[in-house]
Amino acid sequence: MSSGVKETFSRPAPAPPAPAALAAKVRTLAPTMTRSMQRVAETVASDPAGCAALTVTGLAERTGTSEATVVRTSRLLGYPGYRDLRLALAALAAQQATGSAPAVTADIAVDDSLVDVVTKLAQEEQQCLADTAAALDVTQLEAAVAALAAARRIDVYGIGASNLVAQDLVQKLLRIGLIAHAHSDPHLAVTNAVQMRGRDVAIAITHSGRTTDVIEPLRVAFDHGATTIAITGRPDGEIAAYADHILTTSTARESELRPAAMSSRTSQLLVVDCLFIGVAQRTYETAAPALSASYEALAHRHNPRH
Amino acid sequence: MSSGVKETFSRPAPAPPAPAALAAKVRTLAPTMTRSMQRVAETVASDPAGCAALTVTGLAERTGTSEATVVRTSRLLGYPGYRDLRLALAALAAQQATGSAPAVTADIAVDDSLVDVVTKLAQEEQQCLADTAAALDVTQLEAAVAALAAARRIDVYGIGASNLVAQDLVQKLLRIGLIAHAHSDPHLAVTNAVQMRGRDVAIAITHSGRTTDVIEPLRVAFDHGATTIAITGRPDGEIAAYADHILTTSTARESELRPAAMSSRTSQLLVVDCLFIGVAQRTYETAAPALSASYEALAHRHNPRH
DNA sequence: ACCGCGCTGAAAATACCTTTCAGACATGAG
DNA sequence: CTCATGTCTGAAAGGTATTTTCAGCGCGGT
Repeated sequence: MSSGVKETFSRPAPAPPAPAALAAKVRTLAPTMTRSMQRVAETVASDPAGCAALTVTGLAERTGTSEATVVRTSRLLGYPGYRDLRLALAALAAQQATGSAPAVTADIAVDDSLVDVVTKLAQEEQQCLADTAAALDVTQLEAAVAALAAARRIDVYGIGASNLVAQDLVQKLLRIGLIAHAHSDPHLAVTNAVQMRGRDVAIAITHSGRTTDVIEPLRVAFDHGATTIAITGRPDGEIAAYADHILTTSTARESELRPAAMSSRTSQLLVVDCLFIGVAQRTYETAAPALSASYEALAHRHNPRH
Repeated sequence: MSSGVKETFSRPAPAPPAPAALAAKVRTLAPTMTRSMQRVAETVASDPAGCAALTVTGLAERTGTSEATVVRTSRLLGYPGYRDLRLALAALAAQQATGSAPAVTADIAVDDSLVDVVTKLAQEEQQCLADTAAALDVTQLEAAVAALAAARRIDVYGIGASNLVAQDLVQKLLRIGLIAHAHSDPHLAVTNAVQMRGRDVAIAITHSGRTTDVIEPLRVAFDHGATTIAITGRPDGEIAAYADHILTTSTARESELRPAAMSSRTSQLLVVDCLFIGVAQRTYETAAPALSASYEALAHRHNPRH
């Protein structure tokens, strides 16, 4: 490849294959180029993405030139051949696509395409997670985890969307061998709260911090001497009065199609997961085998085929 | 290119060549792959930039396999051949370089501090959301949304952690005036599935794609002519046989303290939210007033003080 | 008009990618 | 234990895409 050279007019290779400054390079070198090469360079610079999809032959046709010219142009632009120019083109296109999509999360609108919906939703939730993590008070979390790890029994109150979060937490705690219950019926919740004692822990989950049906049982548990934890978006809300530890969830931007009650879920789940992992760490001796055990047990519920 | 087929085991091309969600795709498809293909996929996912510089032969050597295997892997990942995978790799590398956020999330360990736990968890979930959004097949989503918007009645099957997601979806659909039920009892689910007819929609949620208790009712609904939707992390799983539309959730990196079954939740919820918003958009005339109405109704359950 | 020079694309040569195929290996049945 | 069956795998054959070669052509100078 290196002996029989003829048109391999290798400039002393001063230019390492440029990454993104392609347009600039095209402009710089344009005067050096012959007419057909300019056509190629021009095309390539103006539509990297489109050209990345073409073979030499394709690009030659599109520019009304020949394969040879395309290769020559590639060389001039600093690449060993068209193959490499093409790769660089793909890279460039990707960069442009990424860069040009800051997609400052506008509200999700009624006439958004589904692609937009997916993108926006994912971005909003990511933002929500970042906010929650940043705002979470680790001291409070630490205290809550300690209480849970030492708890004799754990009751979790949540209603509506928050009830699902409560169930999620309970499912997890059960998996590591703790005694936990989720309550959505306010009456039963209160009835149970009356039974709570010193080492027991009660957790209330409410975004608004004003959900009476959830505050009530927490208050009762609090009055009976249990350790109480509130997971809420309003740490100054009424519920704060009855909570030993407060874990604040972040309030995501809401929109008409996605009310606050709905978007608080992500934040609550993150908090709940942190609680769980914290507890699992501190009870590792018993938690680890329990986790494996539940995994094993579940395996039998799967169809073994495949 | 498309006539002489033998090993051209073309799956119905459900996957448009993924752009950036390659790592996620590798994880999703890993179980499907043979050992040597896994080696290739692994290498490619962990060093896109490096691999983009290699030819088939080069990559085959580097992974200690053959060219054939490399091509096979490319196909499985959704590209027509290695050439295209290579282009995608270059694009991916460029994006990563730009994003500059290597953010190599290490596994959550037993002795991590709570601060670390919070940070890592949040990052993992964010990654999971991004992966899911990138890998979601909008065509399938579109079809699923259309079916839901026109449904006479909607049944959702989910067990364990997936049941919470099912409930979440049902709660939301109810809010915009649709008729939806979540089933966790397999017997009742099947009993109900028998009633399903043409315009009805059945949705099964299972991460593994092998949960018999969830597959059964979906199959029954399918056999009775209902439109069926599967939300699963294994689009090639057994459940695929009975699903008209498949929505793929991404498999997050799992660790001992956070098994796959647990971390799939985030991904599932995003998909469910997208479904919901899509349906809400398409039934806006009735959905909007219904949403406000439920908001109003709930306000009365809050303590008015504050 | 004629000459020389370098641009240009068709076609040959090569490199790269894809497909085929037969042997190696695993798996389950008898 | 042995065989039958099916899957995985890489070597090599078969195609494409890229690169190189080379003869023709247009253009400016004399």
